[in-house]
Amino acid sequence: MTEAGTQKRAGRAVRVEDVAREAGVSPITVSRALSDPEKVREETRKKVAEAVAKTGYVVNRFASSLRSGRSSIISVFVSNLQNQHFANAVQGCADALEGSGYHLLMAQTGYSDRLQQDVVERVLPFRPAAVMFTGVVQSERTRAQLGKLGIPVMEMWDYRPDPIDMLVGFSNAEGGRLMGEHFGRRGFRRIAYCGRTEDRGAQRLAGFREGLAASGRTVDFVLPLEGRRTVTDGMQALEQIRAGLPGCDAIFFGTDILAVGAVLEARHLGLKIPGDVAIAGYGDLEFVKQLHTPLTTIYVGSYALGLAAGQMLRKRLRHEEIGERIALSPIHLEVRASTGG
Amino acid sequence: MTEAGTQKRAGRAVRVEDVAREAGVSPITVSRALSDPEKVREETRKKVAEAVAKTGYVVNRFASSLRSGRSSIISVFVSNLQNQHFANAVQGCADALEGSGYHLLMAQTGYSDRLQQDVVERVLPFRPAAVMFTGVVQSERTRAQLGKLGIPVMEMWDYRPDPIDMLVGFSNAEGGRLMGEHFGRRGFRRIAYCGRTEDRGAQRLAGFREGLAASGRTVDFVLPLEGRRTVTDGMQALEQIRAGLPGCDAIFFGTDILAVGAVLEARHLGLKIPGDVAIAGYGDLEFVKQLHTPLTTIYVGSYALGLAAGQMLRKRLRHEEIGERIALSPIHLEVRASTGG
DNA sequence: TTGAAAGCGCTAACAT
DNA sequence: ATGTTAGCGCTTTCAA
Repeated sequence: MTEAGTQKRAGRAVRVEDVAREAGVSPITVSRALSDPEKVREETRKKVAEAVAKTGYVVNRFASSLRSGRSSIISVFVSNLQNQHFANAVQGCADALEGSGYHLLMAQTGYSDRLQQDVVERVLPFRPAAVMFTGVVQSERTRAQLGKLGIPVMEMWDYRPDPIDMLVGFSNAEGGRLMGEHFGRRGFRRIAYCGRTEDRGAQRLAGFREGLAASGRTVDFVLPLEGRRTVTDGMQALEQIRAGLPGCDAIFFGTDILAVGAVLEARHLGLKIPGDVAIAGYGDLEFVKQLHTPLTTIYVGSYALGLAAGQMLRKRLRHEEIGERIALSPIHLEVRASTGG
Repeated sequence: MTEAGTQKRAGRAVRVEDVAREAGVSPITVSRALSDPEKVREETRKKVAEAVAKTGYVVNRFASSLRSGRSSIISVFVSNLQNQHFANAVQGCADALEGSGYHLLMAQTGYSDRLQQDVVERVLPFRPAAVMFTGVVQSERTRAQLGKLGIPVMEMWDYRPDPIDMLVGFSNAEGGRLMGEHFGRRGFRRIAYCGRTEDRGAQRLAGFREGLAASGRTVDFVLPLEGRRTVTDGMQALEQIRAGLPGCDAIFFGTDILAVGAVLEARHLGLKIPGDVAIAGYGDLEFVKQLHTPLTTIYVGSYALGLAAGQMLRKRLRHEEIGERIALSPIHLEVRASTGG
């Protein structure tokens, strides 16, 4: 009982002190050997490594972050992982940050009026090194607060000329414009839009109008659909549009899912696509090229977007030059059979 | 300069001490008012709330977790969010844990031979309250180590009779069996399986064999496809199977994606589905019912699975009775046109 | 290259 | 119902 030995009670975790004793060095040397090996002599480093292995030491990040004031947490707000685009983007972020020493903390955003509260109550307690959003932050108050945090903030998805800090987005306006120009080239005459008309929906619609205007065309009917968007909604939308705009020969849906519903319904009604009505979507979900009538749509590379955002953020966290704080991720028109490509 | 006032240097964060001074109480009272309000008088609580609002105090979770020994972090290992099933499951977990005070920390699992290292180096430093896996942990060594942590461990997806701690899975064998019985009822005679033949693939295949055996049938050809599974792989698989098993009249694919490829290729070849060849998949991806030839498949409710897992874990973290530590999430056969439903 | 002392901000344990 | 004291485990700062 004289020989002290490593008195490892089951209840107590191994600490640097234990490793230090085992290695015959001081705690701070252990700390340095683990987090900044270059500052420690090769030989000492080896002794420490052995002691770590022997004791099974695992650093306590609460203690290290508390003391150092450095957090390895990046908090990412995702509205819904069931949306494949968002899931892809988050995976892209995760991949970009792989091996960086940072960790992604998931945060939910139900509705934007709760965002501020969520940030303060659930995220700031972790003193995150950065925060990311799969979407731009709507509330000006929240934007201001985030800006004042003094940490990198990444907004994704939509384009804004004035991001809080950094932004990687798609140009919704550009997507709409591409489709408008395409509709013009195809010679459609009575044109409808269906989908969201707020936020990014508004941008798509505005771009669509602009693209159509190039060939002297207009949007003759708009069916706003702000909330949930399902295949069934798309089926019903087709009927409503045909009732609201008799002779409608082309519809641009703000979301592939709606367009898919419309395609199914059109076939059900015995309509020819695009002969009787042309249909286009937005998003290029993986399966829409595999439909009976492959869907014309706007391709949106959500994984690439997340990856780009993660990479920009990573540079920023290393204090490297990032050049532009705004980047646009590639977007393009996929012409397929549903508009008679 | 005598009157101390709240000396808020820009660099220093607000601490409990500052709130306490502002409210005219002691730091511990502030702490209690925030984390265990019932222990504090209504009036005091109000004073504290005002002081918090005035000072803009946000708790430092590193400090609180360090001191209390309680972590609010649940670490969830996801192999790939681009797989919609996994993304759905993670969203289910997140929803189930909403409002519980726990936070999901994303952890990647590249390959299982790195899992152990990832757990130790990236997760254990956060002393997580629990860990979750979208899959069962393969390595026995890692299983043993996780078991010894003394925290709740949730494995999802596959069934194992001996989970590390808790498990919510699908019975892959059951899924295969349902399909085997279905193939028997449909009277198919020359039957092939294509897909993974390891792990869950093996279970599906074993169940499939069992289901077929009920009507005296066997699997006449197996095309193992362990790695990536794309639509293109499915297209090629159809050709290989027809070459390897002439007269094959029914194929069960271990994944919808492969089955979709086979359906497309069959149509390309002018084959009748299911007249010339019946095709079934596994997973019920959202769009397979919307194909030209809707796909017979096994429905797998991945969001429901994640939700169930999150709920079970949440109970466990509250030290409530959870009854069985193993649950199976509903799975069922969706008979559609591709097998002549 | 290594070490000694101190303290990050909070809350458990023990008073009162 | 509230306060006092101490210390969670680490790393900063300063010294050698």
